[in-house]
Amino acid sequence: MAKVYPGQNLSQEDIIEMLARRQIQPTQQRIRIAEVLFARRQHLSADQVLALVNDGPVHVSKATVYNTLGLFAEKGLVRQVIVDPSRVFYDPNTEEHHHFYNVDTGALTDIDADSLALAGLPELPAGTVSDGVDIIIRIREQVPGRDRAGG
Amino acid sequence: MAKVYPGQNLSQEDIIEMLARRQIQPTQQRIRIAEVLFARRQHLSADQVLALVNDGPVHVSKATVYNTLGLFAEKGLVRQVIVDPSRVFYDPNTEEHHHFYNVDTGALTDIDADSLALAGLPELPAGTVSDGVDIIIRIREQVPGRDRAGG
DNA sequence: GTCAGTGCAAACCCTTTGCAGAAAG
DNA sequence: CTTTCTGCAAAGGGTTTGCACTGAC
Repeated sequence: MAKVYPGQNLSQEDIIEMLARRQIQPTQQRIRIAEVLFARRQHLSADQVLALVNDGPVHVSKATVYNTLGLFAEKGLVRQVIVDPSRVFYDPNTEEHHHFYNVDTGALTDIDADSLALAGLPELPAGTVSDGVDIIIRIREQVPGRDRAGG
Repeated sequence: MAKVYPGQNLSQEDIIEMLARRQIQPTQQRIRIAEVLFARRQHLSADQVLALVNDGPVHVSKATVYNTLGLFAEKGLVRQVIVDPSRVFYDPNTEEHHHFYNVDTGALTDIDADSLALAGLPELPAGTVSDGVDIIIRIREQVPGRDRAGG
């Protein structure tokens, strides 16, 4: 059986199968939201998903977008990326990787796990287990003159 | 009479000097907020700062707490820690270090920079400069049985 | 006296919730 | 037909803002 990986050109059937594999009932709205996320392989906020989804023929309400993104995250279909206090991004790439976050533009970019390794994990606090490691490299636009002293 | 908090060791004069060094006018409220932050050396949310500050003799309004924390962050006196979409934490430790974030309890703990280094930074996107690296190790409570399959 | 800082409450924005109607199986 | 999902709008919670008063120098 051909396994379906996020990022491929996905048919509607692929998406239904992807949802089914995660025990998610494939409604029209959920299929549409998954399409938007996996077709673009981008980091999208709920608001952006809402806009993109309603660019198409299927109408989806704000509540359903939030509920669905939460469900997808819970089921491990997407990953929440928390870099900005004002909104959550949803990342269709669930493989291990990290992020650049441009604080000026809000752009979020993947960093391949291979090009950024940790020099050993510290001992976890007693009675806890790891739930994932997030590495965020905050970047800003290089403005001529802003690097120099003064201001 | 001012309450004495556990771990408090900075005199009011120390704090005034610390503020002056960052070009921050030392008002009563700012001194009080700095006291709360630096006496405990904990990660506190704005809401927690508000509660702790008003536990003492100086009254500080919510707006002033938010304004002051924002000012402190801007002036480099504290650092914002973004690990939870619902609130920002303020970290009085501005030395290079990283964090454990307990997703079950909300507890935020420092990781010494020495015990967790990156094996080389990847190339930054063109036209950008680094603005800092955040490493967050998400942890959860080790619940007997939850580690094994069949949850 | 002047200017910056503070306080109050309302505004804001993202997100969640309650419940009736609609869709899925 | 029963259960689950969706949509609407209002509620919720952290954060910001406008403006008059207060405090710092």
